[in-house]
Formats: sequence, structure tokens, C-alpha cells
Amino acid sequence: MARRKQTVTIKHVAADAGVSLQTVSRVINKEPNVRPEMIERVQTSIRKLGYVPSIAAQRMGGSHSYLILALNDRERTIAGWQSREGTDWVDQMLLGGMLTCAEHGYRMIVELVDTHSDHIERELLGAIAALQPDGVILTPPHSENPLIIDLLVDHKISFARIGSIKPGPGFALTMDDERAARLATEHLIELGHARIGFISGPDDYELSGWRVDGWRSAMAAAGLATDGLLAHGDFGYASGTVAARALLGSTARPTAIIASNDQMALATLEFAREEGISVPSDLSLISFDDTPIVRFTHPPLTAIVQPIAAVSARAVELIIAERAGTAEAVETPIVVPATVVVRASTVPPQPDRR
Amino acid sequence: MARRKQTVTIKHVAADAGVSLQTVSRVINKEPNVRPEMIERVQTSIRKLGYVPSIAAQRMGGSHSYLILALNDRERTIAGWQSREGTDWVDQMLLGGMLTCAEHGYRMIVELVDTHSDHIERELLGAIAALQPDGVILTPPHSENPLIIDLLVDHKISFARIGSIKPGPGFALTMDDERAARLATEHLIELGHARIGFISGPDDYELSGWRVDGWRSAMAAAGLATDGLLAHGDFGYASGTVAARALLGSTARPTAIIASNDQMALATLEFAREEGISVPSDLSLISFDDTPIVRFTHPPLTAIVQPIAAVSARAVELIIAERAGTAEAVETPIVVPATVVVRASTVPPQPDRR
DNA sequence: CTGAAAGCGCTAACAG
DNA sequence: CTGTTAGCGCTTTCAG
Repeated sequence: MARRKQTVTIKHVAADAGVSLQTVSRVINKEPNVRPEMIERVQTSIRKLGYVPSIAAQRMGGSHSYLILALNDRERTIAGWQSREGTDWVDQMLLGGMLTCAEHGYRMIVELVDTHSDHIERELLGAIAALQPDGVILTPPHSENPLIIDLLVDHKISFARIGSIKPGPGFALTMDDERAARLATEHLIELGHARIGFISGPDDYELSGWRVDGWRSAMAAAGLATDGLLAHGDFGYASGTVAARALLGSTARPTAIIASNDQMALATLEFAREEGISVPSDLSLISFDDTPIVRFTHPPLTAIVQPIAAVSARAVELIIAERAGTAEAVETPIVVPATVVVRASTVPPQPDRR
Repeated sequence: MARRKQTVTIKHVAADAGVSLQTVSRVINKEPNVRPEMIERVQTSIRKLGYVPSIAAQRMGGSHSYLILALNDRERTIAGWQSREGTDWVDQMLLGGMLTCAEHGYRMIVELVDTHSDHIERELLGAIAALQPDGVILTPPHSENPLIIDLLVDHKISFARIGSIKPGPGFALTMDDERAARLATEHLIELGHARIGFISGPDDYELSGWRVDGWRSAMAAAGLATDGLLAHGDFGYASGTVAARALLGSTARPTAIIASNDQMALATLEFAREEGISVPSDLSLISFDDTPIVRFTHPPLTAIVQPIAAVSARAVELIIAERAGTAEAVETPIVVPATVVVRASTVPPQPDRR
């Protein structure tokens, strides 16, 4: 490969291969109706000259931008980065999304948007105009935002909605939060727990409701009551403490608690320690996130593993397939199931020693 | 702001404002020699139409791409994401870099490159040709890679080298690893420690050497010996265990250890626990990274805080300033100092109870 | 199956 | 200070 300081364009390749611009373009884009022998000739020149198409120029010509936007909530994402609480949602998205993009010659750009609906339209419109992405990946709590969805539909941009089960435009992908909550609850029931508390997430996340539903249905299926066993949180540490206090301060306190995310689980763990409630012997605990930290607590927490990387990868694949016209018919919503990883924080309930 | 489904281009703005294309272009790019009244008129139209320049088209016109590439080592980055060990290097880079980019209308794209030099040239050339970034941020262990640097210089692309103190092309930015190691060592010396062990990082990271140097110089300044107190690691957990065993198994075992990164610190902590060596009463421990996890261990670890976000932000600013021609003369290397955060893992040495 | 022409949205260089 | 003229590198027509 010659080391060229100057940019090598499609022209140089065409000249080198002795064909027209157009033929080169066809080869690059794997279009049909080119003789194999031409393809070979062109590709040899491409390799020889070290040619790589300019994304900007491709975009200008009216084709793909080869860019996929991953939309995340600005406030929460930045707060997560700044607090350094170990939430690796963005990393997992990049792991699944960026690598899958790379496989297809696409790039992923992370974009942060305000929840505040006033800004969101302007911001998204700006990002679309500036980048003209081929696809967009929506994440909670924006996955069902009608403003965003309408905008994307209007602009004919493929998109995926992660954490959504609603039919409609765009690919809905879910980790089946309800089922995940059910699995976690069943795990505790199997261990012999009957009073299983649940700390919910905030209402602006649809998945908060699903998780509660899963817990409820598992409890109901086992003939267990849920009265006084639900506490509300907002995914923040402080709210977890409040919820833990409410749950553990009650007369018939639960022998196990499921928290809707890691921070609330950590808060519960800490509150229990302060109160002299030993985990796991006095209280079993499950986190709904398997973020790095929950493996390093004492005890390490049993947790629900959200396959974020896998979902992101799938989302990218669907978007690219749709644009390529190779989209298979997919069942909506696409389910990439969460799993439970059992660690040391869940054991059978001990005889009450209070 | 009108909700236009069709793209609004510079033409529409020009027509709406009753000026030429060029005038609009000048306003967008804040070029001089435009009457304030024209500027006002054009900007009104821009707002009214909700116009946002297309990056692709800007790039085609021969101007900025408004893209900055953040180059990270592929293997290590992916390993970090997959292992979910809580390293938030990429997140912190995004926090500092992406937000600073956004302030200036730029975007940051994370790009992974192979260390293997055979691929690196091809990959980087490809990324440059495809994206035509305005700037590149190099991170260890690539910050002083001559292949990359030459390539960037040839292509006249601004770049910053994070974790480098070497003069030369591109902005060198350092968190002053030597000073950081010195600070950590001094903290231990002040507590009364005399036998302070050090676990180094791998040699392909230049900073590994600096950290050792800082430890050595602080020890020397205090008149303390370092014989038998240095163990080599490779930033991996397993290597930390080996190093801890070497250090703690010796006859005159250290009363304190500084590990060159968090995984090796965690390994040391675990090894100590297994050996019945209590941290901090029998052994003080400092990690060289303040990743999320070290706050959640027992005890939480005293650590050196790498201001990765701040450095990334500075790198972006320098690159943008250089391209804008507003670059101030900067002292090279630019130092963004690390600090030490004291937690529960460091206390004065206890009388030997063995 | 291949080529030639036109234009994507923008900026650089030049005139006025 | 402003407008006009050429492209940038590529893809889409549409002819051969």
C-alpha cells in the first residue's frame, strides 16, 4: 500500500483501473451488474492505492452517511459519568453497538439529549441536519417519546427503540423486564422466601412498571401477598435508603428485597448494615443491574444481568439491514432476555432471631 | 421554528434573508467583514427556518469536518468493557472530551485501533480518509507512537498526546505520573511508613516508568531504601496477585504498597485478605486509579485521582483553538496534575505483630 | 453491463 | 463589505 500524503479519490482508482468513475462506485457499493473481472480489477487498484471512500462525499452524493446515532439522556448520563458510581451503560452500548457498526463500515456517535421536550426537538433536528445519520438508537427514557418518533419517521430515518415493547414505527427491543423481575422473584421464592420486598424505579421509565408487574405476578403465582412490600424509588442512592427504611422498618419486614437498580440495592445494603441487619443471613438482596460494583460489595450481590451490549448490537444490525433492504421480517418486539446471576447475597431465609 | 420535513439548506436561508450564499456562509463561520445588520438578518432567517449546516457538505467545501477522533487501544478497551471491572476511562474521556466538543459545535468519535503496528497505519489511514477529522486525541499506549505521529503530521491534522511529556508535534498532556507517585509515597511516609512497596505497570506504557521514578525519588528524598520493594505487573488482576505475593512473602515485608492501577490494587487487597494480612492495620494500600470500584471495597482505597476528563477537555480545546488560529502559546507538556484522595486503606504502620 | 452528465450543500478564490 | 464562479468526492439519473 503506497503511503500517499494526498487523498486518493475515486478518480485515481478509476484511472488506475482504466474504468469509469461509475464502475468504481458500483464496486464500492457492491451493486449488481458488474463483471467479476471488472470487480477484481477495481479492487486491486483500491488496495494498491489504499483508497477509502470519504464518508462526507458519499453522503453528499445522496447516499448513506454510515453514521448511527445513539441517543442517551443527557442529564442522567452526565450525572453517571461524574458521580463515578460505576454504571457502565454507555460502555456496554459502545461494546455492542460500536463493534457491530464497525463490522459493517458504520460508526456510532453517542449523542446526549435533554429530557425536556422543549429542547429535544431542536437538538435532535440539529443532530440530524448536521450528521444526517442513517439510523438512530433510542434508549430509555426516550424510547417511546412521540416527539422523537414522529421526527424520525418524518425524516425517514431508521431507528430502534431499546427498552420498549410498544408496536409502531422503529424496531422495539426489550430485555423483558417483567420476565427478569419474575425470575428474580422466583429465585427467592425457591429459596423459601415469602415476604419479598420490591423497590421500584421512577415512573418516567416505563420499565419501572414492568419490573413491578413481574414481581407481582411471580408473587401471585406462588400465592404470596404483596401488601406493604412495595416501596418507590427513583434510581438514586438516597431514594434507595428511604425505600429500604420503609420496607425494613415495618413490623412484618421482608426477608428479601429486590431493588430496581444497583444504586438502590447498594443503599439497601448499606442501610441494612447500619441497622445491624445482616445480608444475606437476615436479608437476601437482589439488584436489577449487574454493574461492576455489585460484584465487589460484601457480600457480592445476586443480580439481574441486562444484556445491553447484545441489545445494542441487535439494534444496529436491524437498522443496517433495513437500509440495505436485506431486512428479514422480525417479530416485534425483539426480546433479548435478561438473566439472573446468583452470588452471595441470596440464601434461604433464616429463623427470625429478633 | 418551522417544522420542515425537507432539509433546509444554505440556499433557503440566503433566499429568505435576501443575501448571497456566501454571506450566509460567512455568518455561519463567524468570518469578519460582514455588517452587523446583515449578520442579524441572516441569523434571524437561520433561526426561523431552523437551519443547521450539514457537516458533510461543510467538509466537502474544503472546510472543517467538526469531528475529533479519540483513539483508544482496541484490545484493552474491549477487554475492559467485557470484563466489566468498572474501569471508566472511556466514560471520563467522553465526559471531558465530548462535552467540550459539543460546546464548540464539534463531535467526538471514539475509534479503536490495534496496537499491532501492522494494522495501525492501515486503520488510521482508513479512519482519516473516511472521516477526515479535524483533530485526533492519542491515548496511552499510543501517545508516542512514531507511526501514528508521522501520519498525522503528514496529513496536517492537529493532535494531542495524552500521557506524554515528550516534546515534538502535537500537544503533549500529562497528569504528571511521577509527581502523583511521589505524592502517594509521601503520604505514606508522613504516616510513618518506611518499607513502601510498589507494583509497576507494563513497560509498553511509558507512564509505568514515571510512576516508578516518582516512588523512587520520594523514597530517596526521605532516605529510605527501595531494595526488594519493587514488583512488576502488567495492569492485570493476575499479575497483581503475583506481585503482591512477591512483596508480602519477603522477609522484611512492606507495611504499605502502592499499586500502579486499580486491578492490581484489588488483587493485592484480596491476596492480603487470604493471607490474613489486614488492610489497613497490617498493610496500607494505595491504588493508582480512582475507578468506581475502589470506593466500594472494604476498606475503601486511598487512591490517586487521574483527571482524565479534565485532560480530555483540555486536549479538545487545544485542538480546536489551533484550527481556529486562536491558539495561545502553550507550555509543553501541559500538566493537569493528579491528586490523592485519602480513604480508609492508609493508616500509620502498626507495631509488628508477626 | 458500462459510461457520461448533472448535482448534492457548502466554501475558497476571486471580482466588484 | 458583498456577490459570483468553481469545484470538493461521490452518487444518482439516463444513455449507450
